[in-house]
Amino acid sequence: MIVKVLINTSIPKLNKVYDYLVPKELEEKIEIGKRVEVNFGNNRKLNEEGIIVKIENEDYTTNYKLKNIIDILDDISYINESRLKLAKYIAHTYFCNVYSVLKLMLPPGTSSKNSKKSLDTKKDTVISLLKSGEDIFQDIENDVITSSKQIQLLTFLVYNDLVLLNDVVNGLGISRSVISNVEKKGYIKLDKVEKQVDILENVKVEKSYPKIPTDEQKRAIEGIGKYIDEGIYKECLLYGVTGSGKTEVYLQLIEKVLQKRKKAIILVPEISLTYQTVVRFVSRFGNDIAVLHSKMTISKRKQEYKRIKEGKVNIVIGARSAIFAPIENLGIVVMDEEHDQSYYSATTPKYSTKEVARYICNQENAVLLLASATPEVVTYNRAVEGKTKLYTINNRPGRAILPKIELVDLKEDRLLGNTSIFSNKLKDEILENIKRKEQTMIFLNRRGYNSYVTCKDCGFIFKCPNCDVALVYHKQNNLLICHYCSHVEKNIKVCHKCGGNNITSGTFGTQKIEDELKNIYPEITTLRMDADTTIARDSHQKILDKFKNENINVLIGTQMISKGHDIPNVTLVGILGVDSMIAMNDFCASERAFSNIYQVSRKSWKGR
DNA sequence: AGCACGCCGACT
DNA sequence: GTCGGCGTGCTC
Repeated sequence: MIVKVLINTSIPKLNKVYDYLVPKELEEKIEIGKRVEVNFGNNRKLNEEGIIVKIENEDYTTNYKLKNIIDILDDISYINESRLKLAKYIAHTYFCNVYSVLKLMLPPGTSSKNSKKSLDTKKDTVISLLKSGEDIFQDIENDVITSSKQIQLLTFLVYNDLVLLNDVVNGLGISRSVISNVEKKGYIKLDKVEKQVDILENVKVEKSYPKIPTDEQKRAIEGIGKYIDEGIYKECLLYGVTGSGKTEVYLQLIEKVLQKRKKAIILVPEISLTYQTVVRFVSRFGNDIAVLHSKMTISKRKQEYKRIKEGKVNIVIGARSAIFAPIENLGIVVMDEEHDQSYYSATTPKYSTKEVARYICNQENAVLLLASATPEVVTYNRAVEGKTKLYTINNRPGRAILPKIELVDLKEDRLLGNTSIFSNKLKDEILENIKRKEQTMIFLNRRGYNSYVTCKDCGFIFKCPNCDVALVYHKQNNLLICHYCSHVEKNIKVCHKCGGNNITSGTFGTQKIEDELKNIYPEITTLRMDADTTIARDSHQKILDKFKNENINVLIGTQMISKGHDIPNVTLVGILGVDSMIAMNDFCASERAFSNIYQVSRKSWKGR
């Protein structure tokens, strides 16, 4: 028996198919998509991993002396011929090798060289508190604990459960020695646990039932439902404002798909941020769902892959890589928040989840449902051109008027001598809001901020003359460089436009904003939500809950404050650094800026 | 990549 | 003769 094997190697030239002989005793286990161990190369001792891509019907002789397959590494095959075709398509469109795409379709942690390593690291150390939060704050107050690092650690632990040692060391920058000191003092204990973060395990999920749809929802459900009935490939865009009940539409459509004995994939931007959505699906469909996300353990994900492959679940929900789940008989793929950037993979293979989903749906004759309040311009244009069927939901049930948006020009404030990050207008409004006991959110776009250079006097942003994107400041050689065309400018000290010398490449993070806000209003209560404060699982939700329940005046955060549940008492949203969002070194910057501003502004209930 | 092979100059 | 440096070609 002869099989064709694709070799796993980083050398593109060798990334092709080779013939191998199958020894009699392995013949039974041969199946397309299984990984095999083979010897490859002239007199090479090291064996390589490969994937069987074709089984030859008849033996034949070649000019080559065929080698034998050494071993078969998988019991189950996760890759069939249509998956191979998909992998070829992706490799071709996104310029990467086929094997790296196939790896996405295999259960995680299956790469041969790392598999042994990953087994060793499957234990995690969890830090848990031995004393109550009140006791600890008491001790901090009474100077029992004085070291700032120790205070930082303990406060973090009070507000977060299930904190991993690695996260504290890497994320908070607290060293092992600080932790062991606190451990010696008897505040905390360290436990080795199986790496296991099942985000749904600690959630009490109540069964929920379909709601009666509004007219607009009904139109979408019936319209898209027709394509499901017909079992044809169709791309649909569900364009509905925030809170208009898009999720209910998918839930009912999925029900329809299940009735047809077909299956569904639901893609969400980042599970840890869209946890609410996941819970809604679980509450409607129970354990018919497999959840896939990066914070799960490898073994847990392998289990889920197996369940999916064996057809034990009908719904897969997960972040972008879930599109590669080994699901068969697909009826619908839903992309929630389709404009979200995390649908573009940043590492090789770099793929657009939407394009992949389109290909898969086409292959499987399934419906592709894209949903967003701020769809990508490209997606919307497809709807205009008729390539995508558009369904709109305009009214948000039980919601007050949309917020009023006001644009403040900081240049004018500068002339009045206001050098702060906050405009006078925003400062006043925050104060008004505190007086009214209403809450405020401050949104800051930090991505790409440190690299962009601007004139503080006139707001001029240094841009590339060829590409019209913001130039990136390189500290090492003091140059401004365009990351698109490599145009270079010396880091100029004088503004091109107004001749002023007040040029900054100023960074301001959420921390600095919090400090400045406390300078202006010392009695204010604030909370911060960004990558530093949300390392622990579920901490997004915890911060939002705290903000809501304790009626904190101001919540400061990056993109992530725009996700999650709404808080009715928020009546003011401040968006800082809008021009940096537009000037980012990305040709989609203005589109992204709009989408961000829109999403964040909808967090304000009745106010501005 | 990693290895063999072969050509060619330098040197015992 | 023969050792080794380097360019070239191959991997089922």
